[in-house]
Amino acid sequence: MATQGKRTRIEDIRRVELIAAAHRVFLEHGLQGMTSARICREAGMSPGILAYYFKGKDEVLFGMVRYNNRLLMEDVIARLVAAQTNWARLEAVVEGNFPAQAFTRPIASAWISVCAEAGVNEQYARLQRLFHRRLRSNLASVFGGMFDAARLHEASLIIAALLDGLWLRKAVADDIGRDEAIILVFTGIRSLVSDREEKLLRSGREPKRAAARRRWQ
Amino acid sequence: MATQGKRTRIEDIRRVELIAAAHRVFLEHGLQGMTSARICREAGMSPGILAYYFKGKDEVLFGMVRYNNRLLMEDVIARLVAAQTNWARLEAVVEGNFPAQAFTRPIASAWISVCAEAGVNEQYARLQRLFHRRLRSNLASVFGGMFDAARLHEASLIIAALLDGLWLRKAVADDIGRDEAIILVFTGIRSLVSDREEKLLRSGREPKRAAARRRWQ
DNA sequence: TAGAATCTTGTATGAGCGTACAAAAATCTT
DNA sequence: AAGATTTTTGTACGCTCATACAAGATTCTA
Repeated sequence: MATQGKRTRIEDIRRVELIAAAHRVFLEHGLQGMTSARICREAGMSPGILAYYFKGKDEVLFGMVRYNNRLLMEDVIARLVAAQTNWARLEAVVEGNFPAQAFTRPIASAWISVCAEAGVNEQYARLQRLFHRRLRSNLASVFGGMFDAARLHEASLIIAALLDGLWLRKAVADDIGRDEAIILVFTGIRSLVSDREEKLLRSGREPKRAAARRRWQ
Repeated sequence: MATQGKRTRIEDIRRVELIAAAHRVFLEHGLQGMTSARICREAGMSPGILAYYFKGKDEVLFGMVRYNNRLLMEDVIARLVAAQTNWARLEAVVEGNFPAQAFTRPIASAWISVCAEAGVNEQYARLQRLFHRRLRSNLASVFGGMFDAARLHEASLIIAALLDGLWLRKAVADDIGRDEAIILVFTGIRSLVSDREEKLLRSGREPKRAAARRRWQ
């Protein structure tokens, strides 16, 4: 009881190491290939160590997904903070959904396997819904002053579907590069907004809402 | 050798029965839950029967995916044949991608799990690419006379991504119905084509290409 | 109907996996 | 430094599943 401080530190270190290792294994081998033994080997530890620091594999899994989402989000937040116009914020959100070195087939495939699991496991589904809500909130902060609720809803769903669909395509066919994907999304977005609206978004004269930045960090 | 005729018939019957059973199990339990034992039980046969009629589980799996794709395609083809205008053909293609009773969470989830597998297994990837090429070909037959190659490519990718993304969304969040999904796709499509082009598509005065119908049945 | 070919059953085998655990090693406490 | 506590290791158990196979049931043939 008195040694709680030290104990917690080591425990947290190991947990983070193992989750990071799990993340690397996940990106390389997918959800299927993410076996306990492989995670421990990747972390340079003994096979039984997982059971000591985690209640079960699920805990590692959820930790890993949270870890992954946090990495993605940090990137988006950094870009959002730097953005001056709503259009720049839009670019931040879209490009943040295609991390520079991460738009590869194995990673796309891994990500899709999480979505497949979410269809069955309600815990995963919650994490994914959280992710969707963030995207939606970010888009709302860009389009908020311009679209009414219905059109915002519609546009958010379409853009989100476009992003997800391109990741899925990457996993299945791998016939598309990161830059091309981003261009396609913006082709879609530009066709959804009028020229006048696009001009307004680029002007930077909209009230800058800090909501997207504040809420999720 | 002399009894080849009879033997082949029974064998084909059982194979079809088993593949249909596999399909039902797949739709209900996903790729993970599609176990040999469950397939046989669903078909009302003994657990060992799979090994008699198939080399391995993979053969059943590929057969099942082909079976599923054929079902989907037949629906699209029937609608394509009945269509009189290019716009009607477009509706056939889009609505064919959201079969009436099939846009449900478990089915979406099952379909996504196949895509996840395709990211790892090259055989699945081929089947999915075939599927994408069909969609692309169908869209080409609609937009062919109107778009140049580059714009056709772009539009096909965007529409395909939109379709896939909505299925993925269905699997993960299940916050969208079939009619809503179709409306969203058409909102996307209408924003991609000009009013003048939409009018042209609806007019039915384009040359009707039989290619899409002929090639895939 | 007897025998042969085909089909079906039920079970056994072995691999891969998550998890539990006893023992060993390392670290901390006094 | 000796003992207590925490951390790590390696292994073993139990489970699920695909696959193989021997034995039984059915259908065909002559």
